[in-house]
Amino acid sequence: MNLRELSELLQLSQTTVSRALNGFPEVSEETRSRVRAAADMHGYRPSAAARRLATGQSGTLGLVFPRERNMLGDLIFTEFLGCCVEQASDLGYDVTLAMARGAQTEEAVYRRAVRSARVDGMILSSPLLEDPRIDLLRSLNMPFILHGRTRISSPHATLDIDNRGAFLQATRLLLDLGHRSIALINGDPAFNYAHDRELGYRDALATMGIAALPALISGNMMTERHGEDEAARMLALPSSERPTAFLCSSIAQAMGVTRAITRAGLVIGRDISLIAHDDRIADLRAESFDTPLTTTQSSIGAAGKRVVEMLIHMLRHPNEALPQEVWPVDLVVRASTGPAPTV
Amino acid sequence: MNLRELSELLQLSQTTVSRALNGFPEVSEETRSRVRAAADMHGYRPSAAARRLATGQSGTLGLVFPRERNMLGDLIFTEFLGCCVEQASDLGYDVTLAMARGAQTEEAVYRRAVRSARVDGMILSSPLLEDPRIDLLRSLNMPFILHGRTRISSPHATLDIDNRGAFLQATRLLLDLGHRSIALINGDPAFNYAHDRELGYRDALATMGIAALPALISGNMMTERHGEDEAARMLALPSSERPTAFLCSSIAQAMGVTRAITRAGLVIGRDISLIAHDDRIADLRAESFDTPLTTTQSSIGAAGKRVVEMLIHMLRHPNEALPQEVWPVDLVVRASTGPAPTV
DNA sequence: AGAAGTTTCCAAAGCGCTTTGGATGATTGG
DNA sequence: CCAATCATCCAAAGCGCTTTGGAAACTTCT
Repeated sequence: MNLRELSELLQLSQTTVSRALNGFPEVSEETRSRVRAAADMHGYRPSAAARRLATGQSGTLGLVFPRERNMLGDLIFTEFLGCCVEQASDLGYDVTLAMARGAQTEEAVYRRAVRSARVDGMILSSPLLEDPRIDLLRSLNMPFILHGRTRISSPHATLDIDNRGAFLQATRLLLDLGHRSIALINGDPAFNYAHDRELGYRDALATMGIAALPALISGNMMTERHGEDEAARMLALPSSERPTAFLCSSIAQAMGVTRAITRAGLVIGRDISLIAHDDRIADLRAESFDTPLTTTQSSIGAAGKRVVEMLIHMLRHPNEALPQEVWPVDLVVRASTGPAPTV
Repeated sequence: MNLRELSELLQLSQTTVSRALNGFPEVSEETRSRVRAAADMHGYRPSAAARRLATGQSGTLGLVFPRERNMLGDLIFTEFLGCCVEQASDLGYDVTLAMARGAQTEEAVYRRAVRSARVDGMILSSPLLEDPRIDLLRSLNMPFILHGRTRISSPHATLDIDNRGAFLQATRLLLDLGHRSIALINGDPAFNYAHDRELGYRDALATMGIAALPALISGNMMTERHGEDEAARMLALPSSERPTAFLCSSIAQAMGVTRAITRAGLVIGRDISLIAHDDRIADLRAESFDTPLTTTQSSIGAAGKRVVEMLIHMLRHPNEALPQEVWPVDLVVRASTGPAPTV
């Protein structure tokens, strides 16, 4: 059942049927509902291919799969991706994946995606401090939105959370509780988000005149393993340097840190305080830890959805200014933070 | 630069140019190379939308994102997905993702994907024992290929590895080494692959007249955590039931099991033997364990690529019989297996 | 040399939608 | 009552490719 057949059936022109279905104003409500009913009745689905050809829009968003980029963090990426796909589908868009791997440079992948012109816009995630992709896509004239920020000043659409503010707040909470030796278990500092978090952490320490000790800062993969190993190492430091509190960049890391702390015979919330950033991933709940975790929380899924919304809005309103959003991050205090133990 | 412009430039018809570029035989080699050169020169890229409309093929494969399905196993899924995308792209296809989540039943997602007709074929992964998706897609007339098998007899294309044979072999190796108490740390037995592996394990035990003890069989998520916890539990059993060997369904689980064994003060390859199934994921190498792991190995990435090849072949040759492949699995003996300790 | 193939190329008809530029009545204002 | 304005609707022209059904030129065969 195609448009022509449907319009013949209704004794209307294709124009009118098309407009009725697409919500144009120049068709009477009566006709519109008649058309809608018939379309439903006969299970009419407009051909995506035909529409694409006619409009020049592909109805597809592209996303480059960052396999080399943050391999083991990808539970978080997966959540982000899933929500992007979900939202895109709700708005009538498809999401296609591209892959950067091996011999192919990431740049080549982007170039190819653009040239084949099968996507209307692209979603970038996990930006590096000076991410080359954004100038690349700008020069290729491909609309895109970045999840995260970079140090690059050329204008581009972004959605990011206030990582710096979040870790500033979290660190300050620990300082207010009397902690003076605070460890940071971070993600790879090549990524902008990790860099921002470290800045927030340092900001807070600086206001108290406390030096940030390299031995208490770790930036690596966002895995439980890494959290556990680093925490164990730090807890083995001489007591003068040993941290009384940990700040983690992910719940996975916090799980590892929790184990290290417990194994050291210490009690979370009493001997050692712990705050983690919580991306709100379904099966990794900060509140269901044995000692519920104090967190800086921000749903990465919500960000995925919003990023798609913003990108589609950009595609539909190409002349508006490029949107930029920064979300504040909530600090949720639970049982894993307490006053610093007195010596 | 479109086909018409290019053909005018070459003083040829669109027909000829199109055929030259698409490798049809009814165009002379001389003309063909002239056309190719001009196309390259002017950076001509055929419009995907136009081609789709003209051919009725979308040039796109669909893959449903199994978020609820095997959440934490998804390092493996990610590898599979990545290789599918890579191969599809090499063959000129796109891969679009759909999502099943929350209110939407998985069935609704498949129905919608089919109705919107934006994909030529679909890739299914991680099948359950009696997976309803395959009869669904058959009834909807959507070509698809299944990575894995099911107990369902209706004909469909599949690529699977010989999970049963692999675990039969692995278990037999342990038996030959004198082990009599062998633990199985498996994936969720709702999945067919896990079920098959357990069958292989039981087959081997049965040939030696050994009963499979429920306490030594665990089926759950494919995480390091699960591996560690289960191994620790089993190692704490009274010595009459305590396993002298472990069989794991993934390298991640084996990492956890390794930790539990080491923590128990035991030495892998001497006190306890360990075999894991290795999906050959880049950053998770069985050979770089402290004690290199004996494995049943089969690259899941290679399977992803092959699945895409097979599906595309099916699309191009719709009348051929549905392909079914079962790959044998290699047993690679390394240092983690040794003779059972004498009491 | 004429008939019968072969090669090589082409004109034109779609594929199913969107969108431009009217046309047709119905309604309103002076 | 006629002109001007609206509200509806339509015919037809693309969008850029593939593919059908020939036509023309060139070989080969007898």
